[in-house]
Amino acid sequence: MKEIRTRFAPSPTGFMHIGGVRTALFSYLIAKHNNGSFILRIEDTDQTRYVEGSIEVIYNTLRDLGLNWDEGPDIGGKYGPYVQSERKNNYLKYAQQLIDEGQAYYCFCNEDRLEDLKKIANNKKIPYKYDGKCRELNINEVQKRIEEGEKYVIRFQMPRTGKTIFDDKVYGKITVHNIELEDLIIIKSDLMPTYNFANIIDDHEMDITHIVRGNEFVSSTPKYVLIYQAFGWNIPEFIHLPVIKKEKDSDKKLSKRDGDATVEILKEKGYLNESIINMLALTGWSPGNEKEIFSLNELIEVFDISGISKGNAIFDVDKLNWFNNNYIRKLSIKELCQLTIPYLQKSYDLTEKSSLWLEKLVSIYQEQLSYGAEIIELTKLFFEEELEYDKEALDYLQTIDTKAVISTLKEEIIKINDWNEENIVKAINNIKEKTGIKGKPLFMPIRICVSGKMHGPELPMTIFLLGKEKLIKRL
RNA sequence: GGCCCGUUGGUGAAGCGGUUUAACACACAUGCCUUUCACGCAUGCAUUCACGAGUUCAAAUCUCGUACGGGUCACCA
Repeated sequence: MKEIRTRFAPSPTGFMHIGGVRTALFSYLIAKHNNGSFILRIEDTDQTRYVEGSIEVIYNTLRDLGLNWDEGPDIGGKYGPYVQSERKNNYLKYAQQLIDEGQAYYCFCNEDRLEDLKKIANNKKIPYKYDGKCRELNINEVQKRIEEGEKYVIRFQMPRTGKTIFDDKVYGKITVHNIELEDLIIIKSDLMPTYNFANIIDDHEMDITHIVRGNEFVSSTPKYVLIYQAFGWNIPEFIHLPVIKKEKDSDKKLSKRDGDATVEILKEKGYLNESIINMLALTGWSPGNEKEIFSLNELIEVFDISGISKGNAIFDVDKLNWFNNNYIRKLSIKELCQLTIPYLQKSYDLTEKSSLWLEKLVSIYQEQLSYGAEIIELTKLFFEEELEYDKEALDYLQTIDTKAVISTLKEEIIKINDWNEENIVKAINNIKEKTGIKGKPLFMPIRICVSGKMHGPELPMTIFLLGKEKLIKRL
């Protein structure tokens, strides 16, 4: 059987949107599930949109997530080069072939004329389509105008009758009437190929067997098919993925920048690679059973195209948090520290804190932590001089008499010489004996004094971590 | 507007003509556990699959229409 080859073909125009990464993931999964190859190709035919450094972003993002490519610009491969601008001459050759065969033609219509056509179409309220004026030009005239240095593009000649059908692996049979299709430009006036054309050529030359991409390409796929046919090439399988939409609720947006979720933002917030992969795999795809936690390797094993859904999906941050919490809980102390301590460093002065102290601090929150940056808010009470008291805590204090507990606590705390958790527990027990108060009325005043809140991690540990001096101050 | 596609609870979704009174997970609610929170556990949460009609003994599942949503109609990718 023929080797399955898929590709991820991003443009270096900025950051990696969540949807793009999901496309890469699925593409990777389809290849790997079938023991095939996953190829990375950079599509930079539009030089005006190139963003400095974005190729590195692509590399880093993919590598971080474990989506390693078998062939690509940096590691090469037998189908290279893997950057489209370096394949420029290739495309011209193929375009020339189509012209020779009468399946493509030079077009000299300038932008003004095209503008006019669009305006007219607009006024008549009919869809704009290039009228094919330059189809009729004879060879001599074309020759002459090229020699005179007139600018031109090369257009593919679409059939004007019949229909084109292709079988999408997700959406099924899709039929389009050829008359709807425009004579699309395959070579631009700067002699660079258009995205569509370069795509087709490269996919063919690189032996790509399965084209995985967002469903915004469904409408243009018939044009692809026609070009494949014009060359007499095998038509690859098409797998169009449903789009991941933005969060509707503005509060839940992943980014302040207009809700565009990028992997960078997720990483900045301290989401683990495993969770991002796991989450992405499950938006727009289902294994068909109840399993939800998947490692990349497990995904490779079970991934199947038939599990891809047709409807668009919304990226649910709550669910991501759940996944992430799941993975955070499996972290070793060391890994947990690596994840969280950088956030503390950024927000607080850690110079006097020992690493053991930090380790303990962070580990009391391991069970509930949803993402790395959350640690900042969670541990606030250990760093701030002025405690903020929650309203519910204040209200609670009104309902009981706290004087005895607090004053005894102070006495007991001062008495402790060897500051450790054990002695703190003893101190609390002493308060219980001396005042005769127990349960909630005992612990709550202490907790509120210590943290300003009614909820929090285990009390003795909290007190221990807070430190004797700071505690006495608070009392 | 033309063309293409989609629509199962707040979210991701299972379901592919008949033991489905529509899985499961997130979120939410309540209870248990806990000094509290979190974790964990238990329970609840769509009498119904956008709506209408048709096919059928039988439809969330097939067909058609309507509504809503998305995509596309560039010398952008």
